Amino acid sequence: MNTSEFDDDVCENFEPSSADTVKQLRDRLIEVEGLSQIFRVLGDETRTKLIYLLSLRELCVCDLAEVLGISVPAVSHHLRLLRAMRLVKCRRDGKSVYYSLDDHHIITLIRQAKEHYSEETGKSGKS
Amino acid sequence: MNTSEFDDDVCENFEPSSADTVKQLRDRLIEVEGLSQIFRVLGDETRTKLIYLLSLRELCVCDLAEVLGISVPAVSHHLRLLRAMRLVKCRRDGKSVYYSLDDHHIITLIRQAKEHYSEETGKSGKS
DNA sequence: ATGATATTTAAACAGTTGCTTATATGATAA
DNA sequence: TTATCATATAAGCAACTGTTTAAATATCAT
Repeated sequence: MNTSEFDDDVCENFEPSSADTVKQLRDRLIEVEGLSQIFRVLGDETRTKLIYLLSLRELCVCDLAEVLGISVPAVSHHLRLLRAMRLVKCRRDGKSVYYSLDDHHIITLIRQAKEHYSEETGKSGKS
Repeated sequence: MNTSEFDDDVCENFEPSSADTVKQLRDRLIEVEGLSQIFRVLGDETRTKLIYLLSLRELCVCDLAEVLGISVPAVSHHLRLLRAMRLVKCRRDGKSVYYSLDDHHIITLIRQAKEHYSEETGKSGKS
């Protein structure tokens, strides 16, 4: 692999090795394959808050709805997704269903993002 | 209008202090406010791959399109977003524009997610 | 200048998402 | 049983997203 410089493009001025380079890069892509699924979960503000709340304490559905200020079905909808992804677990206690965090890696991820990006990206007005 | 103890409250299994508790939890929520914006970027498979590729090496637009197997405008579209978020930077060299990673925190985030979730969430068959 | 190549922008489109309202299910208490 | 509360599911919808095609802009070679 003679990729010492960047001039092995696919564009017009390409080298014979570019096909290989493309293939190599494509192969590397499998390393992040399917990874965005977990990010997509956190890509929704409501779900991030939901997960964060459940990392603080166990809460039932209507409490979550109350805190988040959205309808109970909306919360239930998100919880179903999070449950399907094994991120939260639930237990029934009488009429209420209490949810709690089942996967604590996700909080590590949130904390990590918080360290580097908290508030700044959301506030600096750039679209 | 408030015939009960608290009409702005939650299910009845909640203690009388629930109003405070709700407020407390709401206050904690500001800690993750706006955080999902960064996750939303990574929530798209193409963008995650784009970022990952640029973390490996500098690449021009048509190379990226070639490796990813999508149209050049699609790549350009994503790059504009990533540029606006200061995640990538670009330099012009002749006719080509070469992009590279500008924010390396994002790779830490990807690596973190990779450690805990790589492939498993996408593969494990769950309803 | 003209032509070719690389990138960007614009427009249009299909597909997805997250919400609400309405309804159904589950559980408790009378 | 019936009544009520908590949750789940279904249906509908407005908004958003990622893509492609087409047109515009930029740079270099002739």
